[in-house]
Amino acid sequence: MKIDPKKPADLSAQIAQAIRDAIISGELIVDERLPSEAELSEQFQVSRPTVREALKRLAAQSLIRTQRGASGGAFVNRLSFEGAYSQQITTSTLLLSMNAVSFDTACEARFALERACAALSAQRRTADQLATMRAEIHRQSQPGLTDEAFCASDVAFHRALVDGAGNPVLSYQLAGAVEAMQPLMNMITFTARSREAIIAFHNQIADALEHGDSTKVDAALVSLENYTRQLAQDVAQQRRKPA
Amino acid sequence: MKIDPKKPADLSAQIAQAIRDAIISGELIVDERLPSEAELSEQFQVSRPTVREALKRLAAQSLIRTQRGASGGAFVNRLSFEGAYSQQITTSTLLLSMNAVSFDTACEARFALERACAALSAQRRTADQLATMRAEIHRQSQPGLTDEAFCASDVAFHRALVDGAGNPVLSYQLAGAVEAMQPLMNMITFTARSREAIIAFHNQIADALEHGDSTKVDAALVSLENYTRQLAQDVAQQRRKPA
DNA sequence: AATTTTTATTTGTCTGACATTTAAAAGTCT
DNA sequence: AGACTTTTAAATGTCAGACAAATAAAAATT
Repeated sequence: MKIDPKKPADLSAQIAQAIRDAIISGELIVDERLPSEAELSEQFQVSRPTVREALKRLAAQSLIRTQRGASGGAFVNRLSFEGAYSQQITTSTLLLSMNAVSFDTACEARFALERACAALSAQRRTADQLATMRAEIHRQSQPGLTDEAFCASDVAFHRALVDGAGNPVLSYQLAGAVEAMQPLMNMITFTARSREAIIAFHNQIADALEHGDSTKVDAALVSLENYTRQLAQDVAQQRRKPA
Repeated sequence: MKIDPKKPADLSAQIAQAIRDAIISGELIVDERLPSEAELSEQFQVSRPTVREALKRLAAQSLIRTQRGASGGAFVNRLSFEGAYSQQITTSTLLLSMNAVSFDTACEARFALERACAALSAQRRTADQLATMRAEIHRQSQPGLTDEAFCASDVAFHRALVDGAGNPVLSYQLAGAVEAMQPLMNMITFTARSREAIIAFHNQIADALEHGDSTKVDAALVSLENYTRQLAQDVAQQRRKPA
C-alpha cells in the first residue's frame, strides 16, 4: 500500500485509492481495523489532516466506518445491499436530473428491468409477497389518499413485485431506477382518473402473478408502460399550452 | 443550507449532506462555484479543515470538483454516465465479493438485464454496433489470445450488444453488473474448449441481431447463460476434489 | 499593443494543540 | 475475592494559524 511521492497534488485522493485498492483486493478484510490516523500519517509520510481527508472520502462511499474512543478507529465496512441502495439512488437521481435524460428513456429502462424481474417473479413469488401487493392495491383504492401516499404505495407494490424474483442483485439494480424516477412519476398521478387506471393494471399484474402466468404479467407491464408514457406526454403537452 | 449545531459529532458529514441536498434540490446548479473554503467555514461556523473534510466526501461521490488558483474553488459537477460507471462498478464489485452473492444469483441478474436490452437491441442496433460485435468475435477466435484479452473482448462484445438498445440508462445499469462479474467470469474461460463454445454463442447472437430476430437473440442468451452457469459449477466441483 | 512581472485569491498541506469519547486498567470498598 | 468506582490512555473530532503552490487578473514594462 504505497503512494507516488512525485505527484504532489491530491495526496488524500492517492491515499484513499491505495486503501480502497487494499480493501477490494482483500488485503484488508471486513471489520478489520485500519492503522490509527497517526500511524497512517507516519506510514504515508503525510500529515494527519491529509490522512483524515482520505478517510472521509472512503467513509462517503461507505467503505469504512469510524469509531471514537480507546479501541476505536476506522474499520472496513461490510457493504450491505441496503447501504448500497441509497448511494445508487442518489447517483441515479442526479443522473436523471442533471443529464436531461428524457422521461421516455428512463421509463423504458425501468420497465425493461421490471419485466425482466417479473418473469422470474411469476415463478417464485411467495404468498407473502403476493399478499403485500394485494394490500397495496387495496390502499391505493382508498378515496382520501394523498398523492404522496399513493406514490409511496405504488413504489411498495413494484418493490414487492421485484423482490418476488428472489434475486437481491436485481432488486438492488431496480431500486435505483424506480426510486430515482419517482419525482417525475409523481406529477402524472395527480388525478383520480389515472389512479383508477393504474390500479386496474396492478390488479392485472397481481392476478397473473397469482396464477404464475408470466406472459400475462409481461403484457400487463407493457400496457402500464404505454399508459405511463402516454400520461407523461399529455402532461408535457398541457404544460406547453396551459388553460 | 444549515446544519444542526446541537449534534456535535460528525460536523463534516452534516455539512456534506447540507451541500449535497442543495445540489439535488437544484439550489446549486451544474458548474456553479461553491463559496470558498474560508467563506464556508464562516457560514457554517466551523474550521476550514472540517469544511475540507466535507468537500472531500462530496468529491468522492463526484458531486464536485476542485480547482486551485485565483478563480479556483469547488464546482458542482455535471455527473456523467461515464463517471457514474466507475462508482457503480466499485460498489457492485464490493457487494459481490463481500456479501457472498452466489455466482448463480449474479449470473441470473446479469443475463436477465442483458436479455431485456437485447430485445430492444434487435430493433435498434446500428450497423456500426453490429460491426463492433463481429470484430470482437473475430478477435476472440485468434489462437494466441491471452485470457485477459479474451475476457476484455467478451466484455466489449456484450457492451456493444447492450449499447445497441440505445438507452443510456440501461447501459449504465448493466455496466456495473457485467464488469463486477468479470473477475468471477475470468476463471471459467481458461480453456480453449470453452472459448469455442462461447464464440459459437456470440455468433448466434450476432446473426440473430443482424436479422432483427429478438426471439433468437433471447434463445441464444438463455443458452449462453445456462452454459456459463454449468461451467461455473464444474469449476467449483473441480476445486472441491482436485486431481 | 504585446509581453512580462507582480499581486491577490484559493486550494493543498503541515504543525500543534485541545476536546470528546470510550475501553481498559487501577483503585476502593464490602 | 468480587463488585463497583475512578483514573488513565488511546483514538477520533475539531480548531487555529501558517506556509506552499497554482492560477488568473491586474500592473508594469518594453
